[in-house]
Amino acid sequence: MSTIIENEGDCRDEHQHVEASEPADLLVCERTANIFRALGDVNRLRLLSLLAHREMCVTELTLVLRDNLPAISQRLKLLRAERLVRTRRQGKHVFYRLADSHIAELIANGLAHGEELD
Amino acid sequence: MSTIIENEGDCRDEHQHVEASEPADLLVCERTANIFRALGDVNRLRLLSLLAHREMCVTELTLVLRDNLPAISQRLKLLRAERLVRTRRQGKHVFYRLADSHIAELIANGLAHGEELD
DNA sequence: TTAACACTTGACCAATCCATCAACTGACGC
DNA sequence: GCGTCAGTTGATGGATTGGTCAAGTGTTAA
Repeated sequence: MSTIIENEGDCRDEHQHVEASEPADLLVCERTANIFRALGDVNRLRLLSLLAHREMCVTELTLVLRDNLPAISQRLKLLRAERLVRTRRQGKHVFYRLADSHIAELIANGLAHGEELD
Repeated sequence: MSTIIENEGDCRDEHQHVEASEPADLLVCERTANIFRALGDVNRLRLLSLLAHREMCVTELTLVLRDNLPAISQRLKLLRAERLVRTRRQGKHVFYRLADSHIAELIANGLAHGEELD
């Protein structure tokens, strides 16, 4: 008999004590997954990493990212729908910024982890 | 003339100074986006939130999540490919745990943000 | 060596995502 | 009013994803 107890019968027997899984967590997971999904696209993340530095208008973003305006706008639309960014209109321009400091942290943490790989 | 200087001409004139965009960041963004994408699915995130507490084998995960084994295994396969989880075989069982503390933090931060919404 | 348990894998299909483009709105100057 | 710049929106279509299932591998006990 080894130190590792590995006996007969279905392994389910050992896991009978299925603790009444927290039902609230499901909602939290859904909302959190939605946020992560929004962050899980290179082009959207590049947008956000720029906005992490400072507020920028759409035209400026298209110049820095060298992409066309409707494409950028569609991505921003999704980020807005997920409440990751906020907007402010100033004359003809619409300025975008990160929604709050939590989002900024999340992005910073993610990028920090992405920097130290392989 | 208002306090907001909004004059004639293309707005690109004001953004000529397109700072030589950091090329390294693109790679970082790609890798980071991949991580976020892996986190951006409810079922996968539920798996990870369980593994954040403790190491668990696949059968135990299927019991807690009340899902079929191949489905869980497929999700774990993807998480393994993205290096978010590590495995350890013990007899017939394969135990999964989060890859490192960075991942654990990222998940914790995300869930914390998901908890405080609306 | 056979059987049973604990997974993993490949393949197929439905759903979902993302880029593109044309058409639209909104603000300003003339 | 009209035109122009700045940006948004809806629709379309191709690519990617995620669930499901049958068949596979690995380990252990008998």
